[in-house]
Amino acid sequence: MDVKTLCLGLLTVHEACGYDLKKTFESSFKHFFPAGYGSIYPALADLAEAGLVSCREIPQIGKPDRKVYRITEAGEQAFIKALNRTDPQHKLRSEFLATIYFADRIDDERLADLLDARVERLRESIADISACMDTESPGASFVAGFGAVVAEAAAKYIESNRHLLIGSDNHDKDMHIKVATG
Amino acid sequence: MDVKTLCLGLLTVHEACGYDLKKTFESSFKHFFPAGYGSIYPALADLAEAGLVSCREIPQIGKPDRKVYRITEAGEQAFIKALNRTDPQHKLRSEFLATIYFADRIDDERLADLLDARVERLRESIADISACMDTESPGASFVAGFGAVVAEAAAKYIESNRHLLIGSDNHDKDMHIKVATG
DNA sequence: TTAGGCATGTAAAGTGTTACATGATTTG
DNA sequence: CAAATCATGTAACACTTTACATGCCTAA
Repeated sequence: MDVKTLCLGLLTVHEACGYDLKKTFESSFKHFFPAGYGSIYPALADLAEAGLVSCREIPQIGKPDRKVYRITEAGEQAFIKALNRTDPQHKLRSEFLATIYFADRIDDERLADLLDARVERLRESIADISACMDTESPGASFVAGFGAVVAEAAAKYIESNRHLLIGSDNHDKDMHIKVATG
Repeated sequence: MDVKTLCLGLLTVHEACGYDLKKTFESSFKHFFPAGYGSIYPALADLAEAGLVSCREIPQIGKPDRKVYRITEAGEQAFIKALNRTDPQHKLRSEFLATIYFADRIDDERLADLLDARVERLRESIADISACMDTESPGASFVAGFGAVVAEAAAKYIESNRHLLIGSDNHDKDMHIKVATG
């Protein structure tokens, strides 16, 4: 499941141009599958070349022609097949956590900034997600809810456990990780 | 913060060979920063070439020479600098969520398998993490706790909300996402 | 008048993944 | 006897990211 397949999936819903798809990625996939123009445009070109989508060019004034892509029958089948490929991955790559792992080498001010910034981002993404829930398909809602719940858990954890990293209690071996349950 | 920097960081703790580092990646970074030999060995070679680590070759019988890497003064400085680079990323790339987004195109059996498999993996990683907690630095414990809490939240969410995707209630607009609080 | 939105793409660089290639020793 | 562990790496491939390149229209 790469950007190409995801574009194909979005085109099963509506026809769209690359610019439109980028907006959909921003609003719906941002928190678990980011993609930029540099991925989307080549993906669309590949899909067209493979015959999985067709392209209709709409002339415009003062702008490049709008290339509207529509999925083909072959594209629908290819997408269903992709959806049934075994073992879809779920990968986190966190420079943030990698950095925090070495917290004892970072001064408190920097550490506080890192944690605050992360919590702020998490709260932002919760707000983003809440704004687009309820309106869409069951799958979209489920995925949005997942993002919100996980982000909330992450934010709470950081807030509840930051004292383990910052301040003079760093070396108190009796302190426990707080695993908030509510 | 790439694999190279992370290797450098691990070498600030102990000297190690590529094989050792791979094991550390497996035990400590697996859930947020996976890396294979194909990343680690070239990273080590690059670090050595840049003078950030030194390498001592220990002859062995029946095995390739063990190349033990040790961080240099320049390496220590480079690592501290890397730790202070602004804005460490935190990126999720989930084919799983992308697939679930299109749940209405997937049959119930397949969907159930996908959700079950994901929950199982999450529980596995919680177990992995629990096994290695408490023993290490505050940073390592914090990061492990983070992983456990987030995985737990994800697993609970999937279990509490799977009914939204599977079964005849799919189209009942009155059903609500359950955001479990305990 | 300035920022943001609309609309397209390419090219190069960076990174990681996967498969390949080797081979003795130890454990079950 | 088979599988896992120890131990090294390379090469090809895939994929994404970032920067570059263009340019009008609209709203604040």
